[in-house]
Amino acid sequence: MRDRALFRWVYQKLAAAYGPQGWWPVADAGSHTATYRKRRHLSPAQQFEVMVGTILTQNTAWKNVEPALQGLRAAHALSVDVLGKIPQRKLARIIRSSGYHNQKADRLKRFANFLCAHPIAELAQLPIPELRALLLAQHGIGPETADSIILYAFGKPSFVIDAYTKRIFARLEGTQEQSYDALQQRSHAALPHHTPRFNAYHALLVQHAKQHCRKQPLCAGCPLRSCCAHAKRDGSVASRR
DNA sequence: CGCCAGGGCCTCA
DNA sequence: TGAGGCCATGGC
Repeated sequence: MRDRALFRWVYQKLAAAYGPQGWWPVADAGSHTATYRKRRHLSPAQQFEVMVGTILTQNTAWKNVEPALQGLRAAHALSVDVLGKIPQRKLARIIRSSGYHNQKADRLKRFANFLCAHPIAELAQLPIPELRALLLAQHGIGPETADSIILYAFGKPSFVIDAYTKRIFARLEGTQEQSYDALQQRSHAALPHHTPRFNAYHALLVQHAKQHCRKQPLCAGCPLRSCCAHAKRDGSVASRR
């Protein structure tokens, strides 16, 4: 199957199986609870919160990120200015539940300083390639975090590849996992560059990886099974799992 | 208990 | 370029 057909077929199947996901939780203004309701437009404070969340959730379950974000909110530290000035030790304590808290405290402070020099409103003017390169130049911002920031904070179409995405397509095609850049290029060539579509697609892939395409796959009832090389390779084994 | 999360950096071939 | 070690807490 050509890439264009493959990527669209996967999206259709996942959308039909899992429905709307409402991706990237953002706190409502004046509220202390993050919700998954979709938003067309984010305030600068909400954009910043999303960016902080992308760093806090690096190799970490979102469940562990929530208390860290709440702690930052309670400490009134969820702003560029405060985050830039707060002592790193103190910051690390607040975000402890998110894991790697010393590393992440360092990354957050570096990132806050970066935003001090390059305000969000200024970054928002940049074309995606320039914005992405600038983000990637920051210590602690890798490809997935950069693309998550571009897509979920800035609302610009940059397809997010994560470990789930690599695993799902490797199993589908019966190949080794592709590099981040290779898989993203295929995605960009195969799909319309539409922010809500990229947003929904990534969310669906995450959901699918949790429901079926786990490390130990649960192929029974998998919505992609009819086209999956893994399920075909050893049907008897796969069907039992 | 063990496993592993919505990664990224560094080092070493 | 790619594999391997490291960072760390908490849910299941």
